[in-house]
Amino acid sequence: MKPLTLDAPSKNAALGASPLLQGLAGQDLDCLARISVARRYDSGEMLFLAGDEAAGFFLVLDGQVKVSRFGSDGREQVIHLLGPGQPCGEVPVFEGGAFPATATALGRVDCLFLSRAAFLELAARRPQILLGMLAILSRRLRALVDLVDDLSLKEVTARLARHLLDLQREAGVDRVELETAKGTLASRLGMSPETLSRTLGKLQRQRLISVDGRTVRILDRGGLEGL
Amino acid sequence: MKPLTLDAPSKNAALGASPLLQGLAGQDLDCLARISVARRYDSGEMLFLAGDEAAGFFLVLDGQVKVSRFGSDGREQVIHLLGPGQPCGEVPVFEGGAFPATATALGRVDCLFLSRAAFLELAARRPQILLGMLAILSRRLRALVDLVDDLSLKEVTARLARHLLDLQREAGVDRVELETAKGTLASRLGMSPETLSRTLGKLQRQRLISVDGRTVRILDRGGLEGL
DNA sequence: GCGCCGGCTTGACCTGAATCAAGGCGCTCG
DNA sequence: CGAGCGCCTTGATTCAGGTCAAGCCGGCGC
Repeated sequence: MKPLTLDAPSKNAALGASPLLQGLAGQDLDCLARISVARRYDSGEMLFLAGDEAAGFFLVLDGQVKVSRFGSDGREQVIHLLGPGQPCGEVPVFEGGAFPATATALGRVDCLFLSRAAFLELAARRPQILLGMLAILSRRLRALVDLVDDLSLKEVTARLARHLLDLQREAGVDRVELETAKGTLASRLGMSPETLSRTLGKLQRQRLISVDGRTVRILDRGGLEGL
Repeated sequence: MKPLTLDAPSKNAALGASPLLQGLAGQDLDCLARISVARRYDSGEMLFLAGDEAAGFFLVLDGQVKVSRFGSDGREQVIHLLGPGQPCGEVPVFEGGAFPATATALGRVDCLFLSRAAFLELAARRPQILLGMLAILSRRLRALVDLVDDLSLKEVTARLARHLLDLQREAGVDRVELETAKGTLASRLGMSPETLSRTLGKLQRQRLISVDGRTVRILDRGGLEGL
């Protein structure tokens, strides 16, 4: 981790771009910009470990952060993938205690650190950001319910199909790009890399998709939905 | 579902007992009591189904509510078990859209229904309840991360052991009572009833616990922690 | 009392996915 | 250019836990 110096305008712009802080007045952003600290992490560096005491939370400005848990045997389950504008490690701000999971930089990541106290102080003056935070936590809750559903009630083929359809819905086109390395995707879907590889192969043989590196083309959307 | 008539004082007391609304002034509780609707559900009745459009959320006053998802084959995964004072179905209040899961009454349940608009109107006047809500969502997020961790990274024996230790920590004594039927517990832990039965038997044979109906006695806490 | 029903247990079997092991392909770096 | 290293694929094997199928037990209505 390196401290990172951002000039006030760019910090301000970065803050304003977050859905969390949208609708905040310029002077509030200025205030936030003053009390936040910019940091840069290199690929693979950890922002925090599950169990660390939390003094505040992070706001991702640039890059991608992986939030995951590790089993006693080293196996990993990815919980969230966070991009620019997303808060990271916010749970202990409202509930106290430690971070529930570990956050790792995937590639270079720039972010802001906001102390718990500073954020709560701002929230007391501008309660609407609490609504923004509630919306974000709600979305995460929904995503986690889907993940639990996947892990417990669906077989791997269905999980993968759903994920591909999700990506396609976001992208809008039939040619989608996997947002991470296949190994990471496997861990996000709760399967081994070998199984992911085999399952992609199977779907390809069934003419439902075609795979080229990290690019996947959806050939038969209906067929995928049938799983 | 039956409409339920509560006199103002008891409704008021019920509201005040929720951690969500703690610290609210008497007049705010009065206001809430006026805008909320009390309802009673019989065992097995559903408060809402996953996918239903949400006009508001529920506050459990008495009894226990099971929040779960069902797989296409009918298998069930319990997401939360909610007792008195807990809000239920609150996610769509902040994010819009439908309920993410299905809520079922386990035994007779009394609750209040609060419309989205009424709650948000109150929140605008008393932002501290947003902090209360954030704390509750944070706790649920933490619980869900633990559930994902269990399902993906732990084997069934470890899940069961952890659950028993959780119960014991809450109860404080070595003799703990399962809060639901064993079938429901199995579904909560993401395993089949048969497997739960076998695993309880195994732990018993290892002299780590002893089971009598719904009562479990922890014999070797260290041994359980080792899993 | 007797039969029935729902919830639990037990046993036999099956299968989906993990694991282990061995390459292959495409990098970057010396 | 070739060595070495990540990352991915492919094949063989294993195993945890699900499914299916019987019984068992306790409560409850008749």
